[in-house]
Amino acid sequence: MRIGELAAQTGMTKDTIRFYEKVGLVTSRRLANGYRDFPPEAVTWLYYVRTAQTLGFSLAEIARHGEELKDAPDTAEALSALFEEKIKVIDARMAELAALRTDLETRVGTGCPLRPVGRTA
Amino acid sequence: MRIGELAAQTGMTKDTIRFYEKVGLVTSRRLANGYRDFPPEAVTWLYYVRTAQTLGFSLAEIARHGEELKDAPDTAEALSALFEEKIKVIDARMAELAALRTDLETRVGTGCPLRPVGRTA
DNA sequence: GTAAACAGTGGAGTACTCTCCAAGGTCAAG
DNA sequence: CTTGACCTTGGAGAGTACTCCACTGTTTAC
Repeated sequence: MRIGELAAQTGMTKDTIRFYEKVGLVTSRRLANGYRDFPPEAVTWLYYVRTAQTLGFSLAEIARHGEELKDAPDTAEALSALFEEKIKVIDARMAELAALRTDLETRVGTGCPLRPVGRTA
Repeated sequence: MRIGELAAQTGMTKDTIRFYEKVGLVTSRRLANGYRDFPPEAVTWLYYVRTAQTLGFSLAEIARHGEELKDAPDTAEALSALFEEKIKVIDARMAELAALRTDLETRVGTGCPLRPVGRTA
């Protein structure tokens, strides 16, 4: 798939995709004429990138995820370990959010939200 | 409270706090000698800033939140609304994380992590 | 009165993540 | 064989969020 189609399917601009390629976030082979040729999985991968990004991962981190996935031998074990690691990260993020949520909830209805919970002065 | 103490209590650097003041994220009055004097609520407010930031709000947006809070009469209503809004953001993020987690979990043990779940080709 | 610890300013620099040219090559249709 | 849609590269510019620096002033302690 050429860059235009990938852009259309992911909602990203061509420039963004080229930039992502430059920082190692996606890879492509080249056609005889020099055009980039992306595999169909690139669409899924770029969606994953977007998701990971909104979860607070930097492009560098996401690129590293991709590398790890590529480097891992095709043993289910290695991949499982990798995913479980990511799931841990996710769980940690979720715990963080849960704590924030509790904190905010505690403050809802208090008249003094910009002060620590439990202190009125 | 002077900037050094505020920095110590929030874990931010003085430079960051000065930067935040420049962009309207915190305000201070000045002592006779020109030193900034922050109210004690600044501590809580800066924690709030951090929180909102981890939720994906830009400093500009957070500053706007602050403005709204200042403008709003001291009704607990307006404040509760703001927090509830943020809780919604948190819930959305958590749902996203949960989805990603499930997705990853589903892929654990598969040999094809960069392709859509359920597709092997 | 001098040193140390604090404060101030202005401005430069950095890292990240794009975003937008300009100048040019490729290809299919008419 | 020209037009238009597509692609290429390199590099400049932009927005966000800091971070650091040099130089200077203030306060506190000895």
